[in-house]
Amino acid sequence: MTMTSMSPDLQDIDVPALTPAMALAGDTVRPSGSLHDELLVGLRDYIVEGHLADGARIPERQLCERFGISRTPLREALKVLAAEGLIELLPNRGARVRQLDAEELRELFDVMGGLEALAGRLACEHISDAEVAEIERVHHDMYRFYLRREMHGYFQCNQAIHRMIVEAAGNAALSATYASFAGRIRRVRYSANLAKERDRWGEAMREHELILDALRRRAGSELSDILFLHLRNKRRAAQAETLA
Amino acid sequence: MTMTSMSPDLQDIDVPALTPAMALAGDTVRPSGSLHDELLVGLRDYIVEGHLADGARIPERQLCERFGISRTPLREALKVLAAEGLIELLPNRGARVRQLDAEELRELFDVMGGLEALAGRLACEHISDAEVAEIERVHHDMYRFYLRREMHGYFQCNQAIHRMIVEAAGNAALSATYASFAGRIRRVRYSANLAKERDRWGEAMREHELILDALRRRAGSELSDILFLHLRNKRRAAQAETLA
DNA sequence: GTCGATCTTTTTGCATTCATTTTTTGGGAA
DNA sequence: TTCCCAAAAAATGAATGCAAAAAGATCGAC
Repeated sequence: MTMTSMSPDLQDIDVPALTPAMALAGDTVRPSGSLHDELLVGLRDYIVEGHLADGARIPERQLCERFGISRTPLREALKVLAAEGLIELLPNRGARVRQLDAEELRELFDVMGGLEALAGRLACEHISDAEVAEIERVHHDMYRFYLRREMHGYFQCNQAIHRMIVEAAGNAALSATYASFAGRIRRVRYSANLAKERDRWGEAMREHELILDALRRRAGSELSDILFLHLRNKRRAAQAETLA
Repeated sequence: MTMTSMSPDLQDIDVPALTPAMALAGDTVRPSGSLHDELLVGLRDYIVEGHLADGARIPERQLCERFGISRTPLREALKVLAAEGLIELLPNRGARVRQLDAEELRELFDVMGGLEALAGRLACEHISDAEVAEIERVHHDMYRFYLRREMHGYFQCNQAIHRMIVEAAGNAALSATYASFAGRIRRVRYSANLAKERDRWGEAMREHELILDALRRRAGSELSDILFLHLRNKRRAAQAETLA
């Protein structure tokens, strides 16, 4: 199994899947549920979606007006987001969007890799033939997009596959943790050198062949390795681009 | 590599290591840092240490008096702990210590296994000969405790080894996540059937031989597998006890 | 003109207060 | 006695108020 220079898997770089979603971002509307929870989700999306500049200061007052609430629930939400690692809270100096340097980004990617590796391993224990067939179907769709060089469709399929693997693991704690890390990485905007990525596209596609094959054979340990290296190489490619 | 009925690794069941520590639990003293952060650490330890009954309701007022603060910072801390999964916040019905059923415990153990697997893999990439030698030294200490049937010393060494592996991974995000999950599991009190565990002790010891061997050879993928199964079997033994 | 200090303004951290919901309690009827 | 409903008590969710710290502005010295 040689996979030393795999493609970055463009898709999940841009949309690492499994985010809580449901953006009410900046809207005063709150359909149901407690105010705090709605605010938390809304604020998280607001930040993940990149509405706030990287490293920019976040005045509480401004966000209060933005969301139409008082400071108390906002501050509670900020504390949670800080604990999640999305923002940082400097003592007496307010909140700011957490800036990720290359090293931190490397760490997050590796953890994502570890989580996907775990997901693959667990999926092999539980997944049904029907679920594998479903992934296979999306895989073939993805391949067609690849042949037609339609990146967007390819991205969607790729994302769906990774999401399905995580879901197939049947572990809520894993899904939640994965979603959290995906959100943190999602903020990073890759000034994607598309031409460069296209060169690696073929390798990414071959990688996914390996993934599907291991999944079919329920080879958990092997799939675990593949997925980790998959993410590792994706990170390498992504960082090579941004730093080039 | 057969490791189907490994020992539960008594040690890290009881003390899964890497917790933030620094228990001021219930003391009004706060040496330095912001009040909120100190409170958060103190409250987390207070809960992790098991001072609150499982599933018990947590009246805010009572905790406020306990820590000598008003409800605002306390509620902020509770929101964070809820996000961490340590407690649950029912709308309008307050906080209670999160009760873990067998299924959730299984999930947490599997994620811990995945994180340790990742740690082992990363450690193999970075670890120096000196660090391996250090782990080896503790391993031998542990072996001596095993021969003398001194469980406490064995526990300490075992814990130290796992902690050193995670640290050797050199990934702060991983360490933090690992610590969080360790805290959640740590609350679970195992009515340890020690006699039963002693029977599996030998296998646990042999398991650690495999871990050390893989680490020496920097066999990341292999170590990854061993550590995951190690945790998996530990969980099996632990649950077999509590449910027996 | 630039640098530095002091005063003002803004912002943060926490306590307190208010409204709403839940829980408890007390009384009455079957 | 037991069950049920209403009222009181308590707890939660959120807003406001206040003191302290930081950011910004104004003035003065060099």
